[in-house]
Formats: sequence, structure tokens, C-alpha cells
Amino acid sequence: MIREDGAIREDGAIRENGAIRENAIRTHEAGSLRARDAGTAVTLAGWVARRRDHGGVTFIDLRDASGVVQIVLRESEQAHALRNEYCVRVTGEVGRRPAGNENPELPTGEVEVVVTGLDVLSEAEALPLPIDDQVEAGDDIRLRYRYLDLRRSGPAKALRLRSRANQIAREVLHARNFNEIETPTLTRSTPEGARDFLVPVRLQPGTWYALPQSPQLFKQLLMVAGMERYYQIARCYRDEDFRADRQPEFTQLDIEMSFVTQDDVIELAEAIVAALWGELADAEVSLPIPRLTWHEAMARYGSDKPDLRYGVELVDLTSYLHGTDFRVFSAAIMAGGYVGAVVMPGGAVQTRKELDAWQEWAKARGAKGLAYVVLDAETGEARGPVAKNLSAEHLAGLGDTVGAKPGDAVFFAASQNRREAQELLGAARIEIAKRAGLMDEDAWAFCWVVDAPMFERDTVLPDGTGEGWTAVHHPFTSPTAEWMDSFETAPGDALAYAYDIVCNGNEIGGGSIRIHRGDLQRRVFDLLGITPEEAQDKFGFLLEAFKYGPPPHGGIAFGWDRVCMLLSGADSIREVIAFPKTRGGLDPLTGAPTPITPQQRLEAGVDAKPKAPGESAS
RNA sequence: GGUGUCGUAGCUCAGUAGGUCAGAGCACUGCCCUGUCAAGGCAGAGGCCGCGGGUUCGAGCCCCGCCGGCGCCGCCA
Repeated sequence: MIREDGAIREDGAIRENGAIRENAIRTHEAGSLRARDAGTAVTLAGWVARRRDHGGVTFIDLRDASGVVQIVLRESEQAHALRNEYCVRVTGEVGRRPAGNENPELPTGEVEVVVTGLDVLSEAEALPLPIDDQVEAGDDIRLRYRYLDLRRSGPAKALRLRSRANQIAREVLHARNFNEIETPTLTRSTPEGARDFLVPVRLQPGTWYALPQSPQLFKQLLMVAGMERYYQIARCYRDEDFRADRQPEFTQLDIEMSFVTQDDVIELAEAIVAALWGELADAEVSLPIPRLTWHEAMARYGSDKPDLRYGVELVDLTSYLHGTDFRVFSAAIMAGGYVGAVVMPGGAVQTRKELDAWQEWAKARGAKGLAYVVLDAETGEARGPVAKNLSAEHLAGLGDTVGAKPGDAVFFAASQNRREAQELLGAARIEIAKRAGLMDEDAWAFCWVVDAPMFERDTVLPDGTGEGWTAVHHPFTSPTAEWMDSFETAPGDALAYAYDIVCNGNEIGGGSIRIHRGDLQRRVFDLLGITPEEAQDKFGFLLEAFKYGPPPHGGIAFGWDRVCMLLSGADSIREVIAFPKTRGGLDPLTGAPTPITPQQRLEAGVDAKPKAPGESAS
């Protein structure tokens, strides 16, 4: 159990019978001391968190991993020489503080240690960043001196929480007979669709390892191997641009099971989520977590990872506005597209400038604009540039149809590409919630998004069509039972046994039931335009494995950094990574990445030409 | 690749529409101080105002380019 004060942990120097190990550096942890310890002789070790030097008496806040305790030095020459973050060892006696001097802010506030001996274990230079929970330093300086940043209680707490999260997940999984199995990080490209990080291979000049984007193929091989229940806290690598919730190397809680259906995987995932949030967020997750289909999520929220902490659902107006003269809408409707709306409660009070800002906001997202109508707070009359383009009939029923009241604003999106318009409204929905303050910051809203499409167009033309198809999840994802025999007839409509778990608008995990039959896999490859030769070249080893009695299997992977970020209340996964990288892919601490020497370049074989396939590799 | 925003002392920041504008708090150095808890007081040191160019009589402030941090779009489950 994580505690604010970390008080209940026993120091390693103390044996079970209470005896102190000989030569121990310390006898107690600073944050563990309480009134009951008054009169006890203790030796502590830690850092000078703060000093208050009154001349004849000096107070030091001594900090170790367990917390802080006040130590008192009287008539001490040494005391005046102490500086922040000196590492010290003190011997003394725990005493109750004089009446009236207790500090109720501190768990150790009833006591103090009156020092009889002080050793400076090591000194500290003037600090490049203050070890102070009140002062928030810039990201670059924090990362450059991450080891000092982590001395602060907030950042330290985030890493300790992550450690406990790992432990909780392992407890749930081991209770269910899962095996923790490691897989290679020097391997070949996996079919996740991102760019690979590549590693030159000295022993085979001109050839390269790829760092895994996930252990996907290996975990499926482990199912063929009969392990049946696998998990791993796995480092994954994807060479794409950074975000607040994306780093080039990140961690998944990766899980795969044999002889299971989608419901089995979901049940397990829910058990893990409930255990994590129950302990670390003090939140009871009511199970089962609600499910909505991918199409439902898009229709109601304009997102495949909807934030359900607030309403503000989209309304499909395609049929309501059928026959409109307004070109922007009619063009979309005639082309078989979509017109929809989302309501901003109280949005009518926005100034012209604020409403114009929405246009800029929409353009920044690649849209042409964001049509709107405001309903007068007094009369309910529809106003705004779009209003005069709509018929009196359409305007009259608009409020009721979209669920808007006088004083609200209604935003519209229209496109012949349904998904594009829905996504614009979905983004507007999030922005509305932010600007209107509709988000309950303390709420946890989970949902599953199931029945995802199997395929999407690889190149999307303005009308939503395209040339070929690409797998939405990955090419080993099974179609649902209904589409098993027919996905080729309407690839754009085919659904997959693919599921994502979403928390407050963050995708925290996703998985699928895999294809385990060679014939079905062949048909999927055919549709994706992957020739037998290509398949053999890229994942021949998997297909070969599937010749030998592969079990039905499926799994899920949690974005572990995101899970820990949410649990710790952070707004970036950097907060739950010990040594994260900056947006530019640099590590300000080590200075990585660095150029290599000509010698390294030569040895690594970076410029070597690979041997032709026929030649011997050795 | 696109875009927004930030960059002033070791740290956090203030510097009003170009004209005593090189400033504050903390940290640092020295001194004083026996009950503080973000201790207090006195004194001091510390800055190519991110870099380069331009406009101007004059630029921390305006313009252009570059570099770096962060956010977003693209990309990426």
C-alpha cells in the first residue's frame, strides 16, 4: 500500500525481532517517526531538505524516501555549514516537540530528533534546480537534472505509483496463472504500421534489426507454443512524432490468451482495471464496463475514444435537412454524405470574435470552417450567418431536433465523407466541454469500443473511396462471426473482433481476437493486397507456425504509460517515465542521441551492402 | 512536414504602445539571531535579455531567419 508518509515500511536495518543489524547506516526511516517513538535513540540518514538557522539553534528538515522529520541542533558549529541537499547521517533521540510547536502539516509533526552526532556523508554544490514542491521548473531543466527532479515528492510519487501499478497487474495475472515471458527487442519489423527503429548488425554487415513496435508476433507464437496465458511489461519502439501521451519508447502491459473469446479478454482486462483504479485512484470501477460499438461511438461522439464524462452528443441531421437549399449542406447530402450538429450549452453568449475563433479553430484542423447558429436567449430565434440560408421550417424545428435550448449555440459539420464530418464535430465536442467547463475532473468514465471496422481505405479520396484496403488493427485480426465468410464482399463494412478500452477520452488499451486459420489469413492478405511472396517474406515464420495446430487466441495490450499517467493525475506520460525524452527525441541528461565515429560506422556496417539472398550469410 | 506558444540572473518570473530597463523572490557568499517549519534581519556577488540579421536617432520590447522547450494538426493504436 502506498502511503503519503510511507510510514509503515520497516527499514532493512531492523530485523523482525527489533534488533538492529550491526554496522547499519541507519536505524529508522525519517518519515516513520511518531509520538510513540519519543525517547528512542535513533540514527537517521538522508538529505537536508531545508534548514532554519537561528544561530544558537538550528532546525533541519531531514528527508529520506519515507518522508521528512525535523531535527534540532543546538550550539552546533557544524549546523551552520550545512547546505541544502547535503547528504547526512544524524544520531539523536526522538522527543515530543514543546507544546505549541507541533506541525500538523507533517505526519512526523509531533516529534523532532534532538541531535547528538552529525556526519556529513557528502556535500552538494549550489543546485541548478530547487528541490521544492512549490516551485515548478521548466521541462528541459527538469529532464537535464532528472535525478534532482525526482527528489521532489511529486515526481517521486509518480514513479512509486507506477511500481505499485506493475505489482498490482502482476498480482491479478499470476492469480490467474499467467506466465511472465520476455521476448526479443532485437528482432524484425512487426506489422504495427509505424516506422521502425533500426539497428545495424555488425556480424551481418548490411542487415538490420528492427526494435519491436510491440511483441505482437512473439506472443502469438507463444500461443502456438501452448503457453496459453502470457503477459509481459514490454518496452515498445515506434519512430513517430511525440505527443504529451507518446514517446518513441513506451511500455505496454501485453497480454495474450488461448481458447478465449472477446468476452474472456474483456473480463480479464476489467479485472486489472478495477484492481488498479480501486487501489491507486481510490475509485470503484463498476463492472462490467459499458460497451459501445465503433459506429455508435462515431455517431454519438465523433470519436473512437469518446470521453464519457459529459454528454454533448452529436446529432445526425442528414435526413432532417434533406432538401435544403443551403449549398454547403445539400452538396454533402446529395453526394451521400453527412450533415450533423453538436450543441454548445450557453453558447449564444459568445461574442462575434469568439464565434470567429471557432472558424480558425476548425481551419487549424483542416476543415473549411464550422457553420453555426445561435439561439437567442430571450426569443429562441436562430441567428448567425447560416440561419438565413436555412428555410423557416428547418429553423423552426432545429432546436428540438438537436436538443438545443434558447441561449445555446449549434455547430454544424457537413461532408461527403461521413467520418470526416463526425470527427470534426467530435473535436468540437471536446472543445465545447473545455470552454463550457462541462468536464468533471474527478470523474472516471470507462468504456469499451467494440466491433471496429476491419479495413479502411489506404488512400482516401475526397468522396471517401480509395484504391486499396489496409487493416485498421493489424492484419492478424479476426473478422466477427457474421463477417467470417463475407468480408470480401463489403470490406468497408466488415467488422472485426477488435476492442479498445477508453478512459476519459484516452485509449488506454486495445486488442483483438486473432486469426488462427491459414485459409482465413490467406483471404485477409489477398484483400490487403499482400501477395503470398510478401507474406512469406514478412511473416513467413508466423504462417509456418500456424501450420502446426495453432489454438484460437486473442489478447490485449495496455498503454502502460498512459494508464500510469491517468492514475497519477499527470497530464503527460513523461511524468511516469524515469528518464523521458524531449519532443525532439533528445535526452537532455545523457545527451543522446550522438553522432558515431567513422570507426563505429565502419564496424556497424551502416553503409554495407547486404549480401544477395543466394549468398552464404557467414 | 505544418502551426501556435514560450525563451530575461543558478531557479521561478516582472519588465507597461520602442526612450534610467538590467529588476523581484528563492538559491548562492559574508555577518546577526535559541523554537522555526516556504524562519527572519543586514550586506554582497551574479545577466552576449536563446542565436543571427534587419527597421530606428535609439530594440529585452517591432520585423525576418535559425536553434531549443512545450501544445496541437499530419503521422502514430
